[in-house]
Amino acid sequence: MRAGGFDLGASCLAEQLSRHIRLSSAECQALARLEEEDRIYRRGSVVFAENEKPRELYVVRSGWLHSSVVLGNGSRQIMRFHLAGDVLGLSLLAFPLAPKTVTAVTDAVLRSFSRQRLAELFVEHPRLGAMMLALTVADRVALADRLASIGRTSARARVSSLLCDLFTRLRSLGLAGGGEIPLPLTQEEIGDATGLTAVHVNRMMRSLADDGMIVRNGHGNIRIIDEKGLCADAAYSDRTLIDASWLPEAR
Amino acid sequence: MRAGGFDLGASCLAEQLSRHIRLSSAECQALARLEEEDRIYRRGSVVFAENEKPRELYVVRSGWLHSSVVLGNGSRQIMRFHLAGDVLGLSLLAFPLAPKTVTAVTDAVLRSFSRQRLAELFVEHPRLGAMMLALTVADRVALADRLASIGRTSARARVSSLLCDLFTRLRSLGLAGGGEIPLPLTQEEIGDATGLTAVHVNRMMRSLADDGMIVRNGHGNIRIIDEKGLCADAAYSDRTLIDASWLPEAR
DNA sequence: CGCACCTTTGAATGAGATCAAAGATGGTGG
DNA sequence: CCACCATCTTTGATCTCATTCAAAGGTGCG
Repeated sequence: MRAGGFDLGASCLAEQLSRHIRLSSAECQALARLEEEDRIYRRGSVVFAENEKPRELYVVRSGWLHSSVVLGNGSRQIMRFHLAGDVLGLSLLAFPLAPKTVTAVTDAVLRSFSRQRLAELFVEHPRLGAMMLALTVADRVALADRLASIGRTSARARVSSLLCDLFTRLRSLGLAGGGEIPLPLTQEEIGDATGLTAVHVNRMMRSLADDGMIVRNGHGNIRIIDEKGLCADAAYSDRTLIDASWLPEAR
Repeated sequence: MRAGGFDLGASCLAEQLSRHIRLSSAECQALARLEEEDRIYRRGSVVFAENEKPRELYVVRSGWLHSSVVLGNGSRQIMRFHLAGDVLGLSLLAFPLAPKTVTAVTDAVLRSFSRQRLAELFVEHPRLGAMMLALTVADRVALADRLASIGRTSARARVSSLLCDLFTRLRSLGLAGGGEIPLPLTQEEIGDATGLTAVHVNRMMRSLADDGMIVRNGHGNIRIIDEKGLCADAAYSDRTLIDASWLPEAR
């Protein structure tokens, strides 16, 4: 993949941003300099834990992760599943201690970068700083969607909503061949993300399958049959397209 | 209020940011130029509605507002209550259509500013751009806290959590004299914010009052008696302090 | 004063949780 | 290659927290 004559593969952040804006070559170079090294995390391992002091931020290169908190009563809330291109650890930009734990759901590869380099990026490439803000805003809107889903919809709609979200995001990454997506999540994880118990998630998945909305092949994949119906059921809004028309000029 | 020899009163954004960082005089001036005019909204009136095309962003000067969505089944989820200093309409930086409705809970005064001026701010004062990102991140973390509260805690803990959040924020604004705070919300609004029915909110408030955690005076005010207990009950974390140590140099 | 809206309380109902136990599945080491 | 064990899925029965429905007080505004 190329833009402005530079190899986007050199920078995952560049790859992610160029999904929304056309990067100048100076910007590509700056993004490549920003990034440091690849880190590999095994399935189940923790990238950083709640109340730890993370030292760096990350971009997901491959794999699935999630961020979660564990409450006093022992139950866990998963805030979000993270896929390729997502930025992790942004909370480090506002708080010294991580408010949540980031865990690898599957084996995953992350690219690290530092707060300080990001600060330099804001100075040298204002447009990229503004774009980081736009992406964070989009993330916040997605979180608000989840809040509405969990706060005000039925168990079935909550599961539908999560499936729609993952399906849409995977498709935009080119990972949803013909309605079939990987779903490397346990029902317990789906429950922790939707505020339900694993048992009830099971019943809702069954109900969706019985109604012909999805097909489960039992190997960590599902096929979305009735996307329209699923989205309508879940009151799902696609938030993958970002309006970058207001950004300042590229340098 | 003064910083760097310039009147902070001229800019609400400057007032808000100077709660976390020391602004240079050039930054104060830039923030003052950014802002446009005051808008007054009557109690109950809508600042912008879901799926509208808002033309500007706002900073809250005074009053309470909330942002909410209405779902297909007619129920409403309130995402957040907005107080003095909060920025509204950031979603305009990522999406052309507003994902939520912003409504004035009490009479309120807002100061407007445009996306384009904000873009200029990123170019001229990178540190302020970075600070906008930090504030947005903090906002997102607060939203994640709400998600955990609604997804994984009891009705009573959800109400406690909301009260802790409002109490802490009002106190940091100097609006919580001796544990007493204004609470200009109907129980229906509290329910829509916590994912409960108004009837059940009533019971939970009563339960909190019976246990001596709060005292209700019935005139839109409550007194927090046992802040420690309330926060512990709710697993509440204070997110008002922001770590701005990573920001680039001021100009 | 009267009306609209909000709060409060009770009783019945229901969605989802909890408890329990039987299948599936898959990874590991022999 | 197979046996074993841990983990995950599935299903049933029961329980509970919050909702729903209903109706009686309050409160404040025009």
